[in-house]
Amino acid sequence: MSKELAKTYDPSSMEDALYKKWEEKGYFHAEVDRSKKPFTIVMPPPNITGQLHMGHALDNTMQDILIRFKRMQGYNALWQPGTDHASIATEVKIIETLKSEGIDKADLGREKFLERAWKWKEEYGGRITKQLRKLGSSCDWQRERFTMDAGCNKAVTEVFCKLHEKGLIYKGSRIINWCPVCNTSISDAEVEYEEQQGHLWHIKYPLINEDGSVSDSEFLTFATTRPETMLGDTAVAVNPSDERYTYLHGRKVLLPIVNKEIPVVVDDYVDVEFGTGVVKITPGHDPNDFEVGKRHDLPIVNIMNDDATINSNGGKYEGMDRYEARASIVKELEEKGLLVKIEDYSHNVGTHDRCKTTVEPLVKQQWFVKMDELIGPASDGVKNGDIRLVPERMDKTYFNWTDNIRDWCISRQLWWGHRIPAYYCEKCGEIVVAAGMPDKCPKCGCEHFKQDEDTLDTWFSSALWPFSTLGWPEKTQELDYFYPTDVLVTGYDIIFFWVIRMIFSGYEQMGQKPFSTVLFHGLVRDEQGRKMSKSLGNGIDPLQVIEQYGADALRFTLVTGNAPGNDMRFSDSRVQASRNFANKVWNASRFIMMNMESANITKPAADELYPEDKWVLCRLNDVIREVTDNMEKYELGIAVSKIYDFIYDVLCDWYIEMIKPRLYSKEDNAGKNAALYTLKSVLIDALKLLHPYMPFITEEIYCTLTEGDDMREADSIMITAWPVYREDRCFEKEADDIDVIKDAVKGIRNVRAEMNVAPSKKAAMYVVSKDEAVLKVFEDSALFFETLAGASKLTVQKDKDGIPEDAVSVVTAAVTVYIPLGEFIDISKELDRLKKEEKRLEGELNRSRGMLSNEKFLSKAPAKKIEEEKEKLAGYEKMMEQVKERLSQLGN
RNA sequence: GGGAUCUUAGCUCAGCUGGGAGAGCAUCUGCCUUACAAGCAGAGGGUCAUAGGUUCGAGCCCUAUAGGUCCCACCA
Repeated sequence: MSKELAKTYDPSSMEDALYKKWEEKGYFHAEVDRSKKPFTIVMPPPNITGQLHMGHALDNTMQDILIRFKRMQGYNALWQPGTDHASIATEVKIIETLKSEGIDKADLGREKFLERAWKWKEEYGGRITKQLRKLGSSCDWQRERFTMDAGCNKAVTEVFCKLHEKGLIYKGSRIINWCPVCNTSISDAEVEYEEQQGHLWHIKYPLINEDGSVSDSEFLTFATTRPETMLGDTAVAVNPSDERYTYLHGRKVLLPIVNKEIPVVVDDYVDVEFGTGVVKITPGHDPNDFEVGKRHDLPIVNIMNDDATINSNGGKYEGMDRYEARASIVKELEEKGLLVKIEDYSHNVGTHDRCKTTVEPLVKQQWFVKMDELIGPASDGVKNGDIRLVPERMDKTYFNWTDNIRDWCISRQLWWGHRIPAYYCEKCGEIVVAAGMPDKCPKCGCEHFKQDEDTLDTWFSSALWPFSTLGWPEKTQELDYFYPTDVLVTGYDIIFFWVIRMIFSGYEQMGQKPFSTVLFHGLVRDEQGRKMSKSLGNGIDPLQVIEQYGADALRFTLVTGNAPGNDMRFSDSRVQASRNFANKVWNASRFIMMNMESANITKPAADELYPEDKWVLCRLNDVIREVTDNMEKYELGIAVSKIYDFIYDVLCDWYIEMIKPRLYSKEDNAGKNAALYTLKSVLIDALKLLHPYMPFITEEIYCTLTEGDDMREADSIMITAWPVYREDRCFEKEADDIDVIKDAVKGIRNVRAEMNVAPSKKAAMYVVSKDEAVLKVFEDSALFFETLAGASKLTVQKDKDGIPEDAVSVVTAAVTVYIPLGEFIDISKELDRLKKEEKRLEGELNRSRGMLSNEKFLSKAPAKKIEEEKEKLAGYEKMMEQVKERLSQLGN
């Protein structure tokens, strides 16, 4: 006696309770167990400032599918979760909050600020993990980590010190990207280029005559997009091969406004083709000019404060904002007759990816990670297949980065983050990098130190995530057992921010890759294909979708019809389709349970199974093999559509309909038992296949369906065994026979619909074939024609004796079915239909005969292919014969 | 400038190592058939962007072209 499922599928009524049960029972938790093989995924840690968006939903759904799949396959599956402190994002948020209270960050002071930040973290940091639970994520919350917890802090310090010791972290004056609003340096990766409408100002500097006087007739003209930087010019440059300017070599020009003489240098960097072939050089405010400056030993003049106002090097422009200064300087140049012209110009401007402020290249003392040594193993790892990227094309993007890597600026002028473990001797300025405050200066013996004020780039700690979360730098059991992890699931947009950095960190610190496979997904876009964004307001809230349609429907939607690495569009109608599928599964399960009431089913003997039972078992077997195979290859979209097709088409549309007569039968107890048992076991396996995709509904049905009976393997479907392909279920013969029957049923339905025969109208049907074995198959399945095709009675015979001339005929590859429809038949319509069929067959025959008469095909194609084609041809010829015969009969 | 990717049914997209074009939604026609109208049974609809090439055979491989998207670099 089974429990009942609720009449209607209502995800909201069950999902939370099921999740609670899983978590309480500890199903998500993994312990080191050397008798089992581990399978590990580390979750990309969401920012503590974050709210669950569709990107998270997709990312975590994919991970959950893989982890549930592997768990069911018997692996010791660990999904390691955690959150990221997100230094700049969080700091900005705290500053905003403070601002609303009228408090200034600087006034508050570092310590108080950090107190506030931690408080904020305690309050909001758990929001996103709660939301991940809504999605059904089966991660091991008992192992939840945070990039700034004690363990991660230790890992960060350890790595910093080790890299510093090896000379791979250094402090130096380099030109870096500065965000004047966030007041910090940022790495190259954080700069986003944006096309902006600007101007190209053509300016000229007077040449200094040989005698040292300023020329009033000779000028050097060039163009710039940032005229204000002229205050920091320390040279102008021309290309050495540019003959127009050979006379300038060794000469000087006068830098106007500043009234300073600066040299003309020659450098290959200058493009002869562009503009006038003359470039002003501002080593302090342009990365390229910085390089030119280094080559020619030019002084660096910094003209800007951290807030992008002009500093004292700007003379009378001191204190002006950079754009204000730009306008004023242009005006002054114009007054001096040094402005040649202004052109409209569209160019790419670097902006800070977080706040969209135009970044300012500045020369500053910063900490860097030297990349050239570290990147080698990371590049090789992917090259030699130690790490596999899915889809493979991501290799190119990856190598594009590894091949052009530059040193990584890791210091940030922020407070929220890992403070750089560098200490400065207050007496002699000696820098000591150590895990803690040093006792005394190794150089001067002084005992007073000040720690570096800066913190580390937030990605520094996430780069260590695959091993820091497993306990590194301690030598833990977990690290030994679960590392390297198996697969990393993430978006292709953070290959350079994160994936590369984890890979080189893994090789460097662990001597091993961090993961074997990286599975990339694309972006979730809106219905019109636009990126979902806050500013557009077109973001769809996953939590609202879950509330309306259920987490299962959302998950299903996110992985259906999508290939790895491809972007996808999200639309309400797609979620509805998913929800409808869930509803279908729900109702099919209800049907089974209704029929099992009062039935005490037992395992049937093999010879008690009907052909259709064997057919469905055989098809299930195939699906199990294919789906498993697809999932091993990370083809989740293909796998799920096969599960969908099996449940919808094979199980619901055909099998359930085929066994209804047996279920309703009062006499055929063995047959009823075989049908119910088969149905139940097939449903259980189908639910298992579906479980990684739709964990909630499958759990609810599984538990209700198997409550208190011996077909229950475990108290939760999530810890049952993944179905495996079984040799003893390869009922190919029965499977093929049923397909022949299905073929005939479909043909009959088609004809009836075309002839507008009401479904209620039953008709006699005659199956004609010369093949007795085929006739036997139809005889055995005669009942299906009554229940599925509207037959009043099915007669099988070897010839057409006794069949009315004006019957409608359905020609399949195996048989011809005659249906005398009496008054319903319209001979001319039937003729049309047959002619259409004739034409179709003609096409097929031509194609097939063409192929088979092609000698090259016969000599080069595989034998199996040729054999298949011959069989097809024979089938078509038989059908054509039948169609022609009917045509000539009716034509008379 | 370099690179990736896409162009398949009205719409959104699958199509695994090349072997007779698929799904969902939408449309049309019948059906309240005792699991499901969030349903059932049918139907229509595609020179797989264009032009070449390789092959017995190309949506799939190669080349070129057009258009879209994205990434990187960035020339003042």
